[in-house]
Amino acid sequence: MPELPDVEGFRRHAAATSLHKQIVQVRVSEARMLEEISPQSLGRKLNGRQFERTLRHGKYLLLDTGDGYLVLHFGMSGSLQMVSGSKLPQYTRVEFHFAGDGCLAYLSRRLLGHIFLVQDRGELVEKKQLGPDALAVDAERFCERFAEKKGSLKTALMDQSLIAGIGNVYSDEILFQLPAHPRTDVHSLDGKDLRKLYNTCQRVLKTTIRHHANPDEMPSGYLLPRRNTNGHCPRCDTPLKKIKVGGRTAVICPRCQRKGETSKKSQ
DNA sequence: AGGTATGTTAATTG
DNA sequence: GCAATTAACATACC
Repeated sequence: MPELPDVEGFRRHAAATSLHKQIVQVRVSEARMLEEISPQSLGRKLNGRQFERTLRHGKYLLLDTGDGYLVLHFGMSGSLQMVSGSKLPQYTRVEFHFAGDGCLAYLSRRLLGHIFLVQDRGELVEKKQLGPDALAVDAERFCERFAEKKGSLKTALMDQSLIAGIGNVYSDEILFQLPAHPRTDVHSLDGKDLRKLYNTCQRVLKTTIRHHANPDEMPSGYLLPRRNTNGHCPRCDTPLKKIKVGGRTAVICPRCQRKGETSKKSQ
């Protein structure tokens, strides 16, 4: 489930397991995962080097190679796993083997992610047209950017060029916590609403990261664990409802998130 | 068996 | 010309 909190988990995993080890082999079993680089060139680039630190921008993970960054994107079904020994997890597509033992495995069930190289973060931001990272952005810039945006609030939250990192699942959680209807017109929000939106984004992202982006570990007031189960609202027990917003499925509590109401109503 | 799935992007439509 | 919608990508699951 690779949105910002998931990718942050991958980043921490990589930082804890894969730094300062000499890369001795890169195995690419699915060249389709590589963007604008061949398996051979990637191997030449990385062999003998080591990952020196990790960064994250939105849903992208960057591994510093000492000369530019390896960038990983996880699509809808990707993940990252340090493995030792020879048994690789299912859907392993690219392996970064380290001297001694161990390899960092990039998995992707549906092959929708990408791996590529950039010289710096700015190049990534430019290449993929990304807004500021949703966790790193400050309140002022966040509100400025949303104030110029039109359309539905859910679509805006998921717009990577506005703010990078939030996708379908976490936008639902943020809207539920606000609470606001996903089709709320961004234009209808005043400065106070935007400030509250910012605070809610920060709180939801930080909280879900703390709980390892794992729905089973999340606080009882969260929508996310009930999102797939035809569950009931954790606040009022009304059955949750699916609606289409901007082509994506949004899950809402039809009672707590009524259209036309903004967050100011409920305290 | 058809519809849907956590994402991005190119193509199409308005 | 731009923003909004749709299709495509590829695979698994209900």
